[in-house]
Amino acid sequence: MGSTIKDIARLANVSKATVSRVINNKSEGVGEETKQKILRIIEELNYRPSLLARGLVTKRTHSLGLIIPDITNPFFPQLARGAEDTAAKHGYSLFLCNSDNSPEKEQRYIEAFIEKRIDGVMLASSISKSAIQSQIQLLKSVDIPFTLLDRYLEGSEPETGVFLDNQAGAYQATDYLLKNGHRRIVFVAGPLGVMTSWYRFQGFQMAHYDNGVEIDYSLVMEGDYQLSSGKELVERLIEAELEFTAIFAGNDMMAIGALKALQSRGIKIPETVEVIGFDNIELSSLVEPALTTVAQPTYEMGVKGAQMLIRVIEGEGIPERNVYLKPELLFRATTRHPVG
Amino acid sequence: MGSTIKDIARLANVSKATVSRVINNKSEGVGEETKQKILRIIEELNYRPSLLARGLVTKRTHSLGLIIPDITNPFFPQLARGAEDTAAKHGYSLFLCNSDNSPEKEQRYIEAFIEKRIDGVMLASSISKSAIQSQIQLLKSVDIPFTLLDRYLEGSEPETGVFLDNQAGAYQATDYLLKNGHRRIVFVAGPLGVMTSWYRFQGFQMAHYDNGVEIDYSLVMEGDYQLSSGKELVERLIEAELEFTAIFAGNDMMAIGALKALQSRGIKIPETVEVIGFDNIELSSLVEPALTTVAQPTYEMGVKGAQMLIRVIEGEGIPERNVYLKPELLFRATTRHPVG
DNA sequence: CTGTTAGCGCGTTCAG
DNA sequence: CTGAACGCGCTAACAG
Repeated sequence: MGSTIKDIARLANVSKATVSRVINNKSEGVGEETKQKILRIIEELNYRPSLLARGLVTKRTHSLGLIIPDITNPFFPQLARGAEDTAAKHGYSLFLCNSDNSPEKEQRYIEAFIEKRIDGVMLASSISKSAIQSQIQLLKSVDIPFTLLDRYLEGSEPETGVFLDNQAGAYQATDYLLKNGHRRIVFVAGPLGVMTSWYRFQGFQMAHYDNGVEIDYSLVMEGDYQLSSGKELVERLIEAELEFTAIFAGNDMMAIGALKALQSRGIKIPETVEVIGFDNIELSSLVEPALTTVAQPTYEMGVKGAQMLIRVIEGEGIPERNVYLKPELLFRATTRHPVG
Repeated sequence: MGSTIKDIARLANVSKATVSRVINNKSEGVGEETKQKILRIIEELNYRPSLLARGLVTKRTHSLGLIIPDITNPFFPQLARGAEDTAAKHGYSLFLCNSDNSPEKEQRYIEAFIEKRIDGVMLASSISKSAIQSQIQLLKSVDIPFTLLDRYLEGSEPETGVFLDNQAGAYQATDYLLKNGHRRIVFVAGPLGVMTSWYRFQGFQMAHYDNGVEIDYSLVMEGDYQLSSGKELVERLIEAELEFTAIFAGNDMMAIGALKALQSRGIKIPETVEVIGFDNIELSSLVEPALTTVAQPTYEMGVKGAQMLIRVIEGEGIPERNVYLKPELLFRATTRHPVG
């Protein structure tokens, strides 16, 4: 315990340099027998090189950072899992940080990352555009590579990242509903400040436009991605006696909330109203009736993000700075059959 | 970018030692004006001390490790969140590792931890007793403090950790059922190799003993904590035409599986059979009918575990080596009223 | 109140 | 094929 390269050098009657060579497999240039002797002593002393000391000279810590809003939100564990798995596969460890969407917390985490000299950061947080921009600037100023996950930044130059084509996903869902005859579709949006929900809204609108259907904006409401908001908004709609025959929600949690609201009024799903969610969290398949939803390849998103990050860290070029993953409309029991 | 303590020392016309003093708030002993000057230069250069270099001398990295089986399992995000929150509060970052219950992976993670010289480890994994023992030994050999989370180790000397009193939880649930008149209670156990599920089984038995009721062991079955196993086991029971009036499951997922099996046969819950789960994952309150369950203070378990770990790291004594958290029977819609 | 010196544990020239 | 010397960025005595 606590043995250093110097200890094992002394015991092997060689210099630290030689030991360092065999540790790093630069053993071409080290006699086979001395090498074996060194290896044996390393084994005996249970010696582990200090990545701290090594990092001080190599400038590499083999640590990555991942910032997400909240691991408790069923979407992010999948993402984190994908990132962690591929990080581990490449010999990196992952610092996980929950920011609660607080720009201040994110800022502090990033500063900690910088002081720890980690090799790269994955950002899956920040609802505030200005916040993420200042974070990006900070990261750039200290030359730490980073990758955006899920939440993109519109307008400014494109940073490297992996995203879902949210607009396409919302378009598919809405288009299905429209083609199936619905004319009054409720849209329960996520917080419109978050780019992802904004794009989902865009897809909703675009599908209406392409199908030549007018949107009744009294059916469009902004929720907060929580189950309760979906429930309350739909209840309010029912009380206001607004007519509608379908609901498209900005995420699964709100869709499930909508389901509950509908069921508590005895409204039949999907006979009377069809419901579609977004995300495909595990819960969506367990709920009754099982929720039709726009599925994201969440795990893969984490994988891709980590891969990109590691590639830039290791100096291999990346094929493309922005990867857009394709969502897929997953039919279950809250919708009737696709037409045709 | 990349400025060091030497740079700012030179610019301030002082020695590195002085700079170090103000950085570490040992400024009692530094002139107010030199202090201000140094602070200003630090600000201008956007200087951040390297925790790598600092750690090399202080032997502290302010990093902790957390090993869990799978962040995708709804129980662990809560735990991780509690641990991360309190780690952050105390100025530590958290390495998160998913082991998939693989002792080999755990071993590798711990070796990485050692090389990174992290300050402490939280272990919430390892179904294998021999695996966890060798991990503990490894950690001890390099003098890294650790804390056991959730999964305990029976027999050997008690390591410091925070656990749930699983036996008490199972006892409460079973006792309620028994006191409410049930005589044929199904027990869907988790994998009996995992100590936690073993203790839940103990509680189940103990309650029967205390109530003077014989257990029909054909109603006791071992599942794997997955929803599907709960479903299949109960289906098999029904097909075998065994009589029972209540089901107690080793966790919520299996309880929900049992619910599905019952509902698909048109069996009324809780009128015909009462069902109780264990864990209180979020899903258990969203399912229909909402599941009565033995609630664990999961988040708090993460908090407590991190607190204990940090206390031993920082050399403050810990009041008790083993903390047992109390479960609580949470009545919802899959049970009738408690008697009395 | 401040500077000098000496490492922490390692990788990396450059000689030999 | 191997060793000596230096430096990574910082803290910690010990002097002054």
